[in-house]
Amino acid sequence: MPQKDRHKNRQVEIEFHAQEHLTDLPYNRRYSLILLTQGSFKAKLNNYPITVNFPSVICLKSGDDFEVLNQQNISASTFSFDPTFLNTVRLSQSKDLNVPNTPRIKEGLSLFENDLQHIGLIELDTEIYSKFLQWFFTLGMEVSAQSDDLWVCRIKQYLIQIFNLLKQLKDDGQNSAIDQALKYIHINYASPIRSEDLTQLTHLNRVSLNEQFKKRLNQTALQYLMSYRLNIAEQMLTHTGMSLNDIALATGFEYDTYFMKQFKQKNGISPTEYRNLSREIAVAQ
DNA sequence: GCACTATCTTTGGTTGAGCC
DNA sequence: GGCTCAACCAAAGATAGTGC
Repeated sequence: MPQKDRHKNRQVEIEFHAQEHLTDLPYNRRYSLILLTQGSFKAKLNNYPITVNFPSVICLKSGDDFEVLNQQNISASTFSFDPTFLNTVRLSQSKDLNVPNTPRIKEGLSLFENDLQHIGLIELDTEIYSKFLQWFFTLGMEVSAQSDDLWVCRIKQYLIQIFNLLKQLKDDGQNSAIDQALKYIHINYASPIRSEDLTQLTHLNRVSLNEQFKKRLNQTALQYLMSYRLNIAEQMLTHTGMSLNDIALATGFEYDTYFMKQFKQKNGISPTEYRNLSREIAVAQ
């Protein structure tokens, strides 16, 4: 059942299941993120046999052919949403239910496209699992508590973070020093990260670390961190109504002033101008 | 209170020399 | 060739202040 937003008198097309039994998946007209928190199971997804072991995330959408064949001591949580939930509508259009070309959270739906390269299953390691556990716990709390009128905003913020990390996990897969550093950045970008943290992690000195980063990404480690943070911030500006200070804090900037300075340097416009423009452009297309 | 600018301090990037 | 170290300078980070 969709959530009734008690602050804005509207239906929000999302659900959170703390105890997922896997029997009714996929849910009708829903995309679902399933976090396996215990056990393992074998299943068929669109006729493709998969083995899912804790800890993993499964991305399922309405229309997928999903059948659990056998399971052992499983425990899972699910966050489900109608794909239109990823759309962001300007306030002036919020009463128009059929607004075409609204901006949509970038990495969202591509995770649910199943093909030979990607079967909707993303395995986690223990470090990343603890991050997902924290996000899912918070999603569940936000859905049930609706503590203020920004609760939908915050859910979109967590979805942006979850989608970006899942996309990185889907694309990565090696375990070189740079891969370790990238993984560290993708998990911890919301906290302060210093060059020293990455050199200790990779056992490289500053010069070697940056040389290897430049070979692979054409950026130094901290330049990559900055562009990753600003990329997440851009999505939050477009898809949430969070204040600049909240976005700055959520993306690892200790000061909103520094965030704005970096943002303007990268994009040539202020965050507020970007927020307005990105929504206008998408609607005009 | 929020968004933004100016300025000062600290940290990181680059480069050349040298070691293994 | 791959790495470390040291020095210099630019960029990032922190703080104070302004305007709305």
